[in-house]
Amino acid sequence: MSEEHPTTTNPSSPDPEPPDLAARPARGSRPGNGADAGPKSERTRQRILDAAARTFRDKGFAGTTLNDIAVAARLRAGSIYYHFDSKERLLEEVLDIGIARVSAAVKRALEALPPETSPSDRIRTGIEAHLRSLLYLGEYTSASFRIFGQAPPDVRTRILSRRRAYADDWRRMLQEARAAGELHPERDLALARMSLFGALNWSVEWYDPEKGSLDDFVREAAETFLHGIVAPPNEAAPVA
Amino acid sequence: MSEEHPTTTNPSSPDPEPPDLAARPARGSRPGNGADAGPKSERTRQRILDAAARTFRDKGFAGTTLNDIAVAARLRAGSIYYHFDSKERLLEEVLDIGIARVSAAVKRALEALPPETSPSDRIRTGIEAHLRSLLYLGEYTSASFRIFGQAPPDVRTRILSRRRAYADDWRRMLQEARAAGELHPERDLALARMSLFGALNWSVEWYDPEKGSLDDFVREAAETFLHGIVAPPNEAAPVA
DNA sequence: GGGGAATTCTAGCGGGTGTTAGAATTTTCG
DNA sequence: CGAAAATTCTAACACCCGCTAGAATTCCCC
Repeated sequence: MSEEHPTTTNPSSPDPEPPDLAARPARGSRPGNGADAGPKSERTRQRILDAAARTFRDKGFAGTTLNDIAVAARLRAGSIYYHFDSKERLLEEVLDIGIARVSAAVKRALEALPPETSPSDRIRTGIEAHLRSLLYLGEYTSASFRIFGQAPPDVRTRILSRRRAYADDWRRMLQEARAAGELHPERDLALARMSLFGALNWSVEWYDPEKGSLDDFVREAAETFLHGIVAPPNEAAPVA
Repeated sequence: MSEEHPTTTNPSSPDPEPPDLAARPARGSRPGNGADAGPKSERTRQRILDAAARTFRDKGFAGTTLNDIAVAARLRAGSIYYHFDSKERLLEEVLDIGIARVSAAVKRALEALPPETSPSDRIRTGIEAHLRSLLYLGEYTSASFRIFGQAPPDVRTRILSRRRAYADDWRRMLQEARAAGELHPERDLALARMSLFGALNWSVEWYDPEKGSLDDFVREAAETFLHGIVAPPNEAAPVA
């Protein structure tokens, strides 16, 4: 008993899935001939990853059972080990894919801007892309930020380089804005960056897509970070 | 073996401990005469709570073993049950104390202000008090924010009223500032409040007390939230 | 359709979990 | 001091965990 969860027949994974990233390490223990695995195995592998991302995000790493993941992926817990070496490795890949996706999404958004875009407008675009990646079907990204702090130390260190690279992108954006004289000169940029991350990633916990369009939300979030909440002192009276 | 952890003889709990709050539920299963328990039991109870707060904060709820807590509190796992009914109840009390402490700290800081203080300055003071409570010996508070999302549903709902009350305090502060015309008129206050919480509580994960004074930190954090990072358009050139 | 590889399942191992009963110890206080 | 109450420890329970070996099944392709 207690098997056969209905789960309303999950519609698999409607994730966009950037094709180039999320480099698969091509497990060695496959009894393969030379060629890579067929596409059948690949799909269940994805199902497991999707289930893991969702479950890890919802229940945390230690709070998630391999059986939880197996149920969500519609197979038995033992079968997971055909595709992944351990629970830790599964986590590691989820975290990795998560950052790879935000990172790529932000980079893509920035490259789509006209080259004369001002640094602060680039920051605005980055914020919006980050949020979209987090809130719109972004199970991997949200998982990545939510449970990174719960990951075992060795997993954390193995993921760290990618995370640092993403952090560097933001560091650079902020420094360029400051160099262009667009930022308040005595702002602490490290604090600002971390505050931004905190504010954005926390939105996963409370954002409700039914209470307003995502477009409005990301716009407003960027505005709040860039200009704060206080009204400018000497400006025309509020409209209306 | 594996007992007798040295642990460098923890100096117990140097926490400030607001005396009135953190209402103890006075476990019923004590074989007592009418009177309440002696102070001896009370001190080990505190030791367990302190150990639980620290351990929960560091390793998460599911990741924490009752034995972890017992070791940190210098007793055996079974003994915890003399003071607490279950691991969940222990978590519940830690979470509860955590919010009670920030809430009280912020309230105290606001009441110490001169009555003519402007609403936005009150917000500034609230931010600083919240941060201090979080970062300065605030094991309960930091635990409360870090692991609330990992708590079992029934624990969460039981804690929710206190959390909502604290959120309401902030809602009120922001609304008063807006009513006084001090805020940018079209800012979404709910979004602003949640962003603030996200930014502040995330600081637990990265703030390093060795890289600068806490006073400077909290001041700068408040400034960043109130005014954003972008320099005002038409103002005198930066000093220097 | 049949044969061999690829994939999944079954069943279980060793270990650690929260929890409990009752014995052993410490504290308290007449 | 000594007895009763309060506190802690010991030992075990039932259960679930991550993980594995090998049997059972499914898939792919000629």
